[in-house]
Amino acid sequence: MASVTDRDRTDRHVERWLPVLADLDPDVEGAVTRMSFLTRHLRAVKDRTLADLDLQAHEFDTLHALAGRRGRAAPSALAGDLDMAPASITARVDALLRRGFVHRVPSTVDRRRVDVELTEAGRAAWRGAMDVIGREEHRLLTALDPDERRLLSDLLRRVMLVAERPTD
Amino acid sequence: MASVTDRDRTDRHVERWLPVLADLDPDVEGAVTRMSFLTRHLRAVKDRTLADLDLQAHEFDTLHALAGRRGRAAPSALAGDLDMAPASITARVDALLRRGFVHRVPSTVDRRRVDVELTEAGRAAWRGAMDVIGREEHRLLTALDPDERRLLSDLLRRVMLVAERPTD
DNA sequence: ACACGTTACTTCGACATCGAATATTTCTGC
DNA sequence: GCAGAAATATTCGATGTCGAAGTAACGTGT
Repeated sequence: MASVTDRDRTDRHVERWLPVLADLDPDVEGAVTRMSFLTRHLRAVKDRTLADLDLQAHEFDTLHALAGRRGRAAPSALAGDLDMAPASITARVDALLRRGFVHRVPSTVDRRRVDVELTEAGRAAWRGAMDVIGREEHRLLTALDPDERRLLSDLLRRVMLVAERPTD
Repeated sequence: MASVTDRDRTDRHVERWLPVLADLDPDVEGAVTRMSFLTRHLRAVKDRTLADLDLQAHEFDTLHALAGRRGRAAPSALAGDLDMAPASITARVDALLRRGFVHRVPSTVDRRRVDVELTEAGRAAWRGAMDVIGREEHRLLTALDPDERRLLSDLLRRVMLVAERPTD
C-alpha cells in the first residue's frame, strides 16, 4: 500500500529543478508534470496492448473515431475528431483499406465527398481492442476510491473550463 | 466565473460515448480524457509561444534537457531524459549545432563519448523561452485555489505511484 | 447562365522519429 | 594479455505527419 509520504518521479523532477528555477510552484509543476507523464504512460501501455492484437495505435484511433460516428464519416470530420491535418487522414485510410478494415464510399449527393465506412472486419477489430483498452485506465484510477475519483475529475473540469476559454 | 454546473468538452465526450459503451465509468474516463486534453493544450500553447521566439518545441525541449544537466550531457543521457531513441538525438544536436546553440565535445577519458554542451547563445535562448513558458500552466491552474492545487497534485501523485509500480 | 469564392479530398516535398545495423572503444572473464 | 561481450554514437531505410499546392465540385450573387 502506498503511504502518504511516498514520493514519485515527479517529486524528484521538481526537487531537481527547484535550485535552477527558484520561482517554480511545486503544486502547479507537480500537477502538470504528472498529467503529462500519466498521459504518456497510458499511451505506451496502449501501444503494447494493441501490438498483441496486431494493431498500431494510430490504426486503432482511426477505427475508434469512425466507430464514434456510427461507422461512417468524412475524412475532414475524422481529422477534426482526431485533431489532425486532413492531409494525414488519406494515408491512414489507405492503410486501413489495405487491411480490409474500411472502404471508401463516394457520396452520391455531393461528389466532392468520399465517406469512409467501417467494414465488418474493421468493426470487429475495433471491438476486440476495446475489450482490452481501458483496463490500464481503471487499474491506475483504483489508486483512488470512488469519491476521490469524482473529486479529481471535478477539479480537472474546472481547469479545463479555463483552458477552453479563449485567451484574449 | 465558472459555475459548478458548467460542462466542458469532456462531459460532451463522455455523453456521446455512453450509449455505445455502457460500462464506461464517467469519472475514470473524465479524468483520463481531461488529462490527455490538457496535456495537448499545453503543448499547443507552447508551440505557438515558442514560434514567436523562433524556436521549435523539440529544439526547446533539447535545450531544456541540457540545461537540466548543467549544460553538458551525453546524447544517451539526453535520450533517456527526453524518453526518445538515442538515434533521434543525433539529428536534434545537428540542428542545434547549425544554429550555434550547442557544440560537441569529444570526451578525453572515454573516446566513445561525445558530450553535447550548451553555448552561451544556447543558454540565452533557453532562458529567454523559460521566461515565457509556464505562464499558461499558471493561468490554467489559477482555476483552483492553492489548497485545491495541492489536493490535485496529491491525488495525481497517488495515481502516479500505481503507474510506476510494475504491472505483473 | 456564369464567374468567383468556398469546400473537400488528395498529392507532393520536407521533416522528425524510430529500429536495425555499423563502427569504434571500453570492459570482463579467463 | 587477449578474445569476446558490452557500451556509445552514428548512419540508413522506413514510416507518419504536416503545410502548401493541386484538382474537382458545389453555391451564390448578379
